[in-house]
Amino acid sequence: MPELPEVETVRRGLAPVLEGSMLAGVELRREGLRFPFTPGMAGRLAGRRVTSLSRRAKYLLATLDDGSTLLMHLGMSGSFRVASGKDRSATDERPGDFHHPRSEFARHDHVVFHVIREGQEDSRIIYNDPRRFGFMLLVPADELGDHPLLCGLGMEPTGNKLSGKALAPLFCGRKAPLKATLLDQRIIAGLGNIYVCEALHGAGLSPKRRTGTLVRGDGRPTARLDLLASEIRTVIARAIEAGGSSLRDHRLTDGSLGYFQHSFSVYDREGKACKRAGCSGLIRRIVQSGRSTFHCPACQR
DNA sequence: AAGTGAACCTGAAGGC
DNA sequence: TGCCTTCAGGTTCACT
Repeated sequence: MPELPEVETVRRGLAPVLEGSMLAGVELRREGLRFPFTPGMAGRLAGRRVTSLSRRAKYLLATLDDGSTLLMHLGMSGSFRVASGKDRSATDERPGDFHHPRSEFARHDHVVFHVIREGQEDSRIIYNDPRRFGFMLLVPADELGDHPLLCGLGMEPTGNKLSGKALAPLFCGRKAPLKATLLDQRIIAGLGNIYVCEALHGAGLSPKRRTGTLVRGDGRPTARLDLLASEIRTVIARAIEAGGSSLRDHRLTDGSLGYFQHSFSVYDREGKACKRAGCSGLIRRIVQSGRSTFHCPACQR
């Protein structure tokens, strides 16, 4: 599920449960996900209080009261759900596990956080990830600042940092197609395949266009680069407001669905009519560096 | 430097 | 019904 808006939606769902709470225990139900879990991770988490839950790009960071940080990534198929700690069955919200009908857990439930909070009912936060491209690493306080997964990340597309002026020096001279540049987490951190396609369509820019053509000879941004920056911010903000996009069976932490997928202009709309006012083009799917790009050849130049 | 393809892994969907 | 292929929101690495 996870581009930035989906991760931010997860953060907002988990924060009320996690922040200020104590991790009574953590169950690791396999050796690791994309990477092996940090050695001794479950034991080092037990008894810790979560100070805050934040997000950087597509990463979730749970800061603990000893200064260490649980760094989490959802990969392609990771999701969290919150369950009452009282009931024994983790499958309550996901019935139909035919393979292990007596199991307490659903298939691909890999990590369970047991959370206690004064004055409130105990709860559990369950991480499920069929493809296991996600990961969790426990990072000591003194290693977070220059952690290799975080230190190379580019600017966030939220807030007011992202502008044509900020992008111009990063885009200047680049020959790569815009699609590749926008997916590069070292430039802008948090964009993924869906929102790159959407932002390029919003700005009327071809995904195949060479990046450097959006910067003027004197190094200043063109009007089209200003527009692209604005479209990126808008599409990300709107998607966060909508609770992200729920493709396939992905759900929010409370089991509900995001609904931004209903607002897609191009993503997964191959062969359908372009939604731009006055444009009669049809959305096409092409492949760029192995990934689907959806665009309107008529109005994206 | 830039671009592609493969790898990691499972499941859903479509064609026959 | 089953078998096969293709595709999927991410990231990294090897190769041309």
